[in-house]
Amino acid sequence: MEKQKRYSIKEISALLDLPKATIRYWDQEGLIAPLRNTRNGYREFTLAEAMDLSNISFYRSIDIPMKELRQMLHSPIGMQKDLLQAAGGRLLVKQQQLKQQADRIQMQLQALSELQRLREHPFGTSEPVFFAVTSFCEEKEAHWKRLIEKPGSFALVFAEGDDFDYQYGIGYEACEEPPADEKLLWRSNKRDYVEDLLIADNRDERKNNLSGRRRLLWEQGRKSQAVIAQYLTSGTGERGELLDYYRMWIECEDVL
Amino acid sequence: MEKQKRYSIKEISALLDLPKATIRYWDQEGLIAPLRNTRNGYREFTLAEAMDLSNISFYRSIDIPMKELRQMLHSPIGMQKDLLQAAGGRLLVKQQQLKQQADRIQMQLQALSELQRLREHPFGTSEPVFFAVTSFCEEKEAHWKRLIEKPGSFALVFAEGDDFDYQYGIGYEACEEPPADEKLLWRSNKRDYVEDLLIADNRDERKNNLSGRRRLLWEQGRKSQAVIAQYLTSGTGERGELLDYYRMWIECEDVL
DNA sequence: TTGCTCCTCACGTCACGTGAGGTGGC
DNA sequence: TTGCTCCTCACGTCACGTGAGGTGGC
Repeated sequence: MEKQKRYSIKEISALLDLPKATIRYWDQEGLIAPLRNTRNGYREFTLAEAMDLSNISFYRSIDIPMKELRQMLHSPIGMQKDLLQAAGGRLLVKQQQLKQQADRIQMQLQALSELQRLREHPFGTSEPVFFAVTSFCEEKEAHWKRLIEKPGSFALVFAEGDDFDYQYGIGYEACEEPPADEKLLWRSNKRDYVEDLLIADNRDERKNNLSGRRRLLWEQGRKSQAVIAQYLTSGTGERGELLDYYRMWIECEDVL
Repeated sequence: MEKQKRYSIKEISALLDLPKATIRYWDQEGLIAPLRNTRNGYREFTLAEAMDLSNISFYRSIDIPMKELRQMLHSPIGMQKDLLQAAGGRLLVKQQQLKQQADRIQMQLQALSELQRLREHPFGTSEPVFFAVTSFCEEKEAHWKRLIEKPGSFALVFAEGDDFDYQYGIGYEACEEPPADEKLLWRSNKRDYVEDLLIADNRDERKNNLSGRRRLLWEQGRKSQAVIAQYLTSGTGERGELLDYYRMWIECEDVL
């Protein structure tokens, strides 16, 4: 006959990689009820109870709340099936989310690289990432959704003359045609573009570094015109103000 | 010049799909600091602040704790990169876990189906899923790991004569050869097997339905011998006791 | 006696959620 | 005045984690 080996909470904790406090909590909440040593009240676990703990640990890892778990453990088989299938469905959703989150992390990292690159190499030449920019419309759910899913589609468009005369826009890349009903702010053309870093106050984009950059270009003999900017990220400035960073393309003409 | 449209907390909550209480909490904890209407103290959000909220929501969704988030938001760019890369690593780990969890859910569902099938169709004939069973050794980390990852590899082996004389085992399937240093309890042979449901008390496997089942077989003219059982699941019986369910294979000989 | 493990109980923590009581503008 | 939104503040919740103070066996 097999001796029924009993395990202490320390052994169980090590073998199943579960904090002792967690095991005690599950006991207190009625998920388990291990036998006690009658002399000192120590919990004594059998192998089967260790398996139960492992099961509970699994169920908790897939976020089945303790309430449901307690119900499940105290009701006949059958309910388990529904809970498991529901949990399986949730896992699928999570898998989708994880994929999207991973994509977005890549996007954010990409934006940070751009920021760094523009800092180190201002006034380069490149084509705008946008193929067209339409006016941001706060009533349009689709615009908000786009901003949330892909912050890099947020654009600012500055007119030629006035650095205060700018508009919020939604950028579309070469592969996508902007919806026909949206007001076009800008469309790619054959101008020369100088790229640079636009830094604007988060509270008020009118406070930005654009006119300074325009002046520098002017001193290099280049007349700047319209500007489109792609949102990169936000961060804190030296005096603690929140700043928004954009990658901007400045339409330029050489002045002879 | 663009009018700086301000959004109420209700609008923001709806547009970004964030509970108002959460937004207020983030404000209280210093993640955001929207301007206030001086008359009534209402929060007023700009579009840029909405983007910030969306960013924070994203960071929280990938479980960056609020403490780090607050630091990040109040420190210059660059720290973001590290946090994002770390978060990316965590996502990869989570992806692995999700995969394993999905597999395990399938295993559990499979076990529940077996349980139901055996209930409805007892005394069928089938080959044991195990190719070999070795003695469970509580000192072996590998055994515990196997139990945790795959509860279905937990086995009971009953000797021919005595239903109290059983041993805990680790089952190996046809594709895997058990490690040479483990004590073999059972190996597949050419006997006839009758499959059935073994129900045992979670606290003491000696309290089980085996002798009753053996008797039924005997009345059908079949002499039962050794028994191997595969753990399926645990559940609560009619009187509230915890029961373990096993799929068992009974070695049989026809008695003429 | 010392060191170790275990116990209970109370309190802390994290990120919110809930609800009471009150204000402001149409 | 009514209805609506907003505010703050206090308390609740969920699943633990932490630490104090005490016991039991070698």
